[in-house]
Amino acid sequence: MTPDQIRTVFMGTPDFATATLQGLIEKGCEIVGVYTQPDRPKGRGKKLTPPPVKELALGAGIPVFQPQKLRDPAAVEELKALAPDLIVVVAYGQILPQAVLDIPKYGCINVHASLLPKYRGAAPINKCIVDGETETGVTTMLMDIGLDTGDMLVKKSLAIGPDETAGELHDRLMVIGREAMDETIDRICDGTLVAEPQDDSLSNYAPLMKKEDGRIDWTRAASEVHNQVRGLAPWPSAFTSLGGETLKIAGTRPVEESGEAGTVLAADAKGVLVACGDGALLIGLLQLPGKRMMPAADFLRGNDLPSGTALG
RNA sequence: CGCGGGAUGGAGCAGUCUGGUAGCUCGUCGGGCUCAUAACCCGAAGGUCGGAGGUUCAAAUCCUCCUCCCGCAA
Repeated sequence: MTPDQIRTVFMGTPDFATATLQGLIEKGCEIVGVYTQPDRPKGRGKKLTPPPVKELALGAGIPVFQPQKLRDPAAVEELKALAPDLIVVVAYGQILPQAVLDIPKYGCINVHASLLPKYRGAAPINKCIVDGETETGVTTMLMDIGLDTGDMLVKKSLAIGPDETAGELHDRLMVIGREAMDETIDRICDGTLVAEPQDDSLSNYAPLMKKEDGRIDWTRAASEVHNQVRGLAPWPSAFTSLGGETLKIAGTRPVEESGEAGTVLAADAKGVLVACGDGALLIGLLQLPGKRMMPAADFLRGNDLPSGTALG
């Protein structure tokens, strides 16, 4: 069997999903429809913005479906009418009800950005960096009704750099996610796909990141704050406050210094050194509201930040 | 019409309310001091004040429209 003999429906929404969809297209899969979240008001002007996956699908001439709720019987019927043999899901943003899972004979296969069973849930990329993990990856799985609990199919791993940000890791995982799905489909075609159940006792969850998760607690260890900063970069981004204003920070590096947690120890072209509960953090990039993120050297030309200044 | 901040020599900012020859810190270049220096001293170059109109004797500054950047909220 070849990919063009499998009627495939793709479900995905953000940028991360576009790589896999692009892979399916180039692979020659018979893509009979693309499901993505409805256009949403986005950005400053609350302009109605189509999801990245929608733009890619339309450009490729694939029919796009954007049901408000996939749970609705009408939406299920519409999907059923496409008669998919396989549904590929990547960061779609909606739970697939059992009625949908039952439709394709090869099942619903999901690409998840972690090495399952670890980091099930919405924000695996951010969470694994915040936790200081040194390795992560992607896993394809045969979806079941649970949240990222399906049997595992293909797994690919990679090492996380000590200063790597969530944004950088996202881009790398996006690529191997596509590769994992490519391999998964190859195995469906030649009949060598093996499903391995997850060991629930080893699982943990990465809930959706909230803005408030970015607030820095300077009494924590410098290494932990560093992980938080890069795990939330570039979004939702780590922040503290300076004189009542929100100060976003990035480009950090833990160093061996000590002082009262949350106070500025030094500020020069190398960065702004802030004491933590254990060690200190050298901040290379800072951003005040209305301004752009800028190197510490630039920031200091227009902002006084004397030693002893309290942050947070 | 979601709320709001911003665009001023290479960089970061002040000046805008109360129109009247464009300023600060840093950088750059030249010179000096010094064993030496990212330190210090002296000097210089460099700006259509985001763009287009308008008001005025006179606009960075007041009015209108436009472009771009950003914070909040989603």
